[in-house]
Amino acid sequence: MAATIKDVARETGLSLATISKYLNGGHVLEPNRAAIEAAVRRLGYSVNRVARGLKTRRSMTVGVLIPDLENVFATSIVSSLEDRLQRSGYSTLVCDYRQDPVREREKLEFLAERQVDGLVIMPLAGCADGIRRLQERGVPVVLLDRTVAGCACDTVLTDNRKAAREAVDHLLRLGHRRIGLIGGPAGIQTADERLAGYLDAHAARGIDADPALRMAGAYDVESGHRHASALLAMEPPPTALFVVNHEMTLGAAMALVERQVRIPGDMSVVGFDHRDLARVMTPPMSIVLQPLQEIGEAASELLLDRMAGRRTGAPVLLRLPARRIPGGSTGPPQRQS
Amino acid sequence: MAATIKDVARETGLSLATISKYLNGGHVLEPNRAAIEAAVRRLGYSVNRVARGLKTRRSMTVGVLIPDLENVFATSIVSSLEDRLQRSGYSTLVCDYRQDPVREREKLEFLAERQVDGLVIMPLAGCADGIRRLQERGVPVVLLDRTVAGCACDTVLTDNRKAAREAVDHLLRLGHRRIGLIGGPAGIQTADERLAGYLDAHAARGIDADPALRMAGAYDVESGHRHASALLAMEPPPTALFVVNHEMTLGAAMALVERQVRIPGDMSVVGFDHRDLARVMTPPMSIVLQPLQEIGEAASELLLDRMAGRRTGAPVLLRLPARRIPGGSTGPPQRQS
DNA sequence: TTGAAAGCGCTAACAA
DNA sequence: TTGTTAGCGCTTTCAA
Repeated sequence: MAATIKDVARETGLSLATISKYLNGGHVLEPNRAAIEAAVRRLGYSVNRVARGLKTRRSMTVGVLIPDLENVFATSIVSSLEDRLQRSGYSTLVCDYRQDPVREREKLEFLAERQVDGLVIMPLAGCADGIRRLQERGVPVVLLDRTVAGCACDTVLTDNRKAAREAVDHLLRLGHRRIGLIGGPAGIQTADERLAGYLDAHAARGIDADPALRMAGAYDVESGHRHASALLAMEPPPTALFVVNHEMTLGAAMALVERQVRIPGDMSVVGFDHRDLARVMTPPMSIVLQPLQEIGEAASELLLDRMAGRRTGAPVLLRLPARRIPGGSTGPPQRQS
Repeated sequence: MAATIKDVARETGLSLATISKYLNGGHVLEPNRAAIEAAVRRLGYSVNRVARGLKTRRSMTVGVLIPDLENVFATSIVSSLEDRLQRSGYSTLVCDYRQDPVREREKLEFLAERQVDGLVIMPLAGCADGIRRLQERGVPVVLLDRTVAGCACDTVLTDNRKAAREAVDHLLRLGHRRIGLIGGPAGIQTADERLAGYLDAHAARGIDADPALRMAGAYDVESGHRHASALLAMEPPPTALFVVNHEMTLGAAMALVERQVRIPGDMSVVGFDHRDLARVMTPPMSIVLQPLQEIGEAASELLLDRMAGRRTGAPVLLRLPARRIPGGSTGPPQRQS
């Protein structure tokens, strides 16, 4: 159906090799150039990358595997990845695995069969084997957001512990002493690190953190809402809240709204990732923003370097700093101070 | 580097054809089966889909092109698409074009070069040529969310006009007579349709819609916030609000929160798409939900039918009904009734 | 600068 | 059931 390089050869009377060479930036005599251009246009020829990839053994494609296409955190990074990779001529093959380890393995296999030249993955678990198989084939792999036990890969993530420590320290500095934590599921690396940061901040100031104020959420809107409600119902309630991901921050914000809690008048809140909330609430809620764009860029650079053979040797681990947009935080309400 | 079917042939002493046949579900003698399995395992062989695609002239890949990877509306549909397509053995090649017509064209060309067997696109504009070129090659195309002038493709979208009409009629039935509209940009099909539905509802009841209550937003959080604020500041303010997309609904909700407007006590609100807000506010805000999953499924079915040649003939246009989750809407505040 | 020819990994007649 | 062979569209020596 579609025109091939053969058709162009026939139309122009030139050989396959000449057409191919010209198409790949080689030089041909001016009249030939014109003839090729004309034939390409007339035939509506466009290169078949599948065939090219078979021959060159490079697909010029990078596989990108994320937990969920509906996860803005993930897709924002993908967006930045794609941007950078495209500038170097690579395309991205984006897959999600719906938080499902079985699917994760399947997709990994699929990407391998598609002959990706590199892989960027935000891993769940149990994909160590699949990753190693790719690496054995010489396909460089970059991990995002989390590490994988038993996998020696370049890794790019947010310095979660430091981000959490600074966020909580900010609240402590304002005078808060009862800071509710809406954390993530125990055992999940990002959640553990953010919890550690919360504890670090308290420890650094010699303040006892009341364990009753620490909630382990499920990283979804509902648990943010539920745990915030529970914290608000405590007697006495905390004077501040630290919420550690995008979805739970929205949930918590809504719980506060329902109860007509004024931020930061009645309660200071530091959320996570939800830039929209920061933009929209007045005074703005303080939000820790992970460096999504930078993560994508760093991962791309690492991968491009590895694919080009410019970088060899031991895997690197990049912990990028988060930043916090200030919000209108104040100290605890008068009755507390 | 990676093992090929040749290696398996050598290891087993069988021919390429036998291996290939077995790998594609053919029958071989039991001892041969065992030998192949063993060799595959030992070599870590996995099929090279690039090569297979070249031979079969089918990539078993569907291109998916959306305006933005960070657009939850789009990625939710993609998620459902992928789910369905995968069950039929197809993989999806997801691209976004960042709301950029140039990029849109480039990605379309890219997908064509990748030999996709079908395309699902949420189009922006000016892609009619690219789409036609694919169709000429025999690649079926399904449009999402919007139609494209000059393109005869199957199309799946929400019945926006009806959804808007019903949402607004609901408010009118409750007794509201001044209903603020936070609409989308004029000229954008979905925005125009939703505006038309708003007007329909008024017309059907013979009620004059005050043009001052109609705002044209930019489909982003900020404009939802700004226009909601402006409407609230009017004298007299509307008693109800209809907001027509995901981002603006969040913006409007936040504006209401800031001003301590109680929903639906002081103001009834019907939003759009933002399921999270519905789940999280109490009483829940009424939200029009587009049938994301159904859109994805319908688009997949159409595409699969076309790709399999099971469906031929004129393109179909599917307008799927939205549904509205109720919220706690009431009539206008007492002073108004 | 151009062309002939081989071959990337795989599948699909066709023959045995 | 198995094997032989040709060739998908392209790139890339190597020779002309």
